[in-house]
Amino acid sequence: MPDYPSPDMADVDLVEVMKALADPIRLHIVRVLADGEPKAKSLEGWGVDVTKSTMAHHFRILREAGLTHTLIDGRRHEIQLRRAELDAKFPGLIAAIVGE
Amino acid sequence: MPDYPSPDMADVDLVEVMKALADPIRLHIVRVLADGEPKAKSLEGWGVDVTKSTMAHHFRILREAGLTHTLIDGRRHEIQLRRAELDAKFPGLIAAIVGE
DNA sequence: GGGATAGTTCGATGATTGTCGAACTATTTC
DNA sequence: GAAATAGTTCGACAATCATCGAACTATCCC
Repeated sequence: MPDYPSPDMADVDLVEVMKALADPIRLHIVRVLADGEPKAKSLEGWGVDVTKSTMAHHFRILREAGLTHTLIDGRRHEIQLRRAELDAKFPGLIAAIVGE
Repeated sequence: MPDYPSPDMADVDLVEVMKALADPIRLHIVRVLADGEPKAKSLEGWGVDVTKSTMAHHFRILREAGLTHTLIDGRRHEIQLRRAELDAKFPGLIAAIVGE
């Protein structure tokens, strides 16, 4: 059983968050996740034309920066924006980049 | 008379803005400029320990991303955050990263 | 167990980035 | 005009990054 740890929100750094958001694919992912509901990582539905390994890379960057959690259900993974925690730590940030 | 053009706000791209903000020195500069008042580029006062050429590089990135204007007064340059325009185009973004 | 499916990790590659010192441009002052 | 001042531009360098294909791990299903 693999483990995909997200950092404590107390350790999340705004510069790292900004780096994670400074990429068109990751910004798109965050927008799709903006409602805070978990979404499957499976390729169909993201609408970006990159390989599985590239998507895995972007998911990892988002998670390690503290933006997302990974939920494991068998061989299916879901990704979830840590919306409430992020809103508490950086008020208005997600809303601003999502465009409300 | 050198010219330091800033892009039209209509052409400013959020991904480029995020890239510009995804650096500790540039984030610091933007925070210092947050009130929208122009500040001298001269090294004293920024409180960052890098060379003049590195600062010139960061000022250029901020300007080309559309975040700042450069004001020229003789051999003195001032830099100004385009606060009102940015607030209109990306509501809440500057406030969020400045930590209002 | 064997095959299929979902996703990660590894190594490589080319592009971009932050930094510096040196040279350069423009302006002010003597 | 010469010297000093403020800032930019130009290589160069090391580090980081986005991307890919191949190999790998883990799970589900027959």
